[in-house]
Amino acid sequence: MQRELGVPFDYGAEERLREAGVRATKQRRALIMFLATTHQPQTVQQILDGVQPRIDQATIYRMLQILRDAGLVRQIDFYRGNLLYELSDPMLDHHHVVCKRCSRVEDFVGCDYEKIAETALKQVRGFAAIDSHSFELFGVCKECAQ
Amino acid sequence: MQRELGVPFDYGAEERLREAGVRATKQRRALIMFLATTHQPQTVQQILDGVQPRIDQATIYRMLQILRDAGLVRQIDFYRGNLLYELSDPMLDHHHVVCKRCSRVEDFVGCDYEKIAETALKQVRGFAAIDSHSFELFGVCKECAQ
DNA sequence: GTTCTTGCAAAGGATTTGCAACCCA
DNA sequence: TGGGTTGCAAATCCTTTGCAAGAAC
Repeated sequence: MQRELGVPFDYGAEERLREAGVRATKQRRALIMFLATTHQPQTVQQILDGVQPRIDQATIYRMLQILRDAGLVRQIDFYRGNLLYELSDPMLDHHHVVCKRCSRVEDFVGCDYEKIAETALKQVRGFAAIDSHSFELFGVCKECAQ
Repeated sequence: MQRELGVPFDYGAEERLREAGVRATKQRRALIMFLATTHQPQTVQQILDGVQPRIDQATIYRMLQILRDAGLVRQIDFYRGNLLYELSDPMLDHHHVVCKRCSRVEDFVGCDYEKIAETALKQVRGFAAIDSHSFELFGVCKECAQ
């Protein structure tokens, strides 16, 4: 992959935005670049503190809403009070393992939820279809376990 | 099951509280009775509106925290902005199917998450153990599907 | 040029906290 | 009785909204 001198690498932000059919503003590119460089899902506060250049909080909330609807960003929740956001990866639908002590997150793939959904559909009387799911694992990371 | 005349059936609230090692106050018994009679997980607002006699909101938040720590109440989240609370059933670890349109909830059992947790543990480098999980299914109920 | 987006400031909600009175063990 | 709990009121925190200025297409 090549990049022109003086042009900051933007992690395909512009392209992602165009493909999703939303305007590629400076702020949106900055947000996507930020989320692409952090390797942990981020809170709104972390985004606020970390994005360069600074973006207004109202804008961040509005962007997250729009980019979520557009399928570019995924919202996750570890029951810690704050929602987290990460870039969604359409190729690989991953889930998370969360350390209950330090909140460190690692990803994993291979939640074969269709089987469970099938089981569930047989049990519940009132449902026509199931089309999405959330699944998170909680435990203790090696560092915290010492 | 028998109940004495004049003594309102309390759904074992007193006993549950004692077993969990927390004080059995009037408010806590009322909360447990309320959650035992509703068959859908409740928001704080619903609890506030529904509990008899009335309980202060600060007290409700404090109780939910304490009863959660004590293992009597479970907090769940369907990404709709508000957390929900239900009595936890130590015998039967169930999960939920949620209608994305009307928010109706049904329970199901048989998420055999151990297998997935095992898969996950092999993939993630930094985790020592996994001991809990969250799992929710989202779909459309029959009524809303018509 | 028109429409969508942003920043600012203020509003709105949800949740938490300090403290005195109260209740359970 | 004594420490845990509650109710009230106020504070705090998170999120949303109105609107005028600015940026994208």
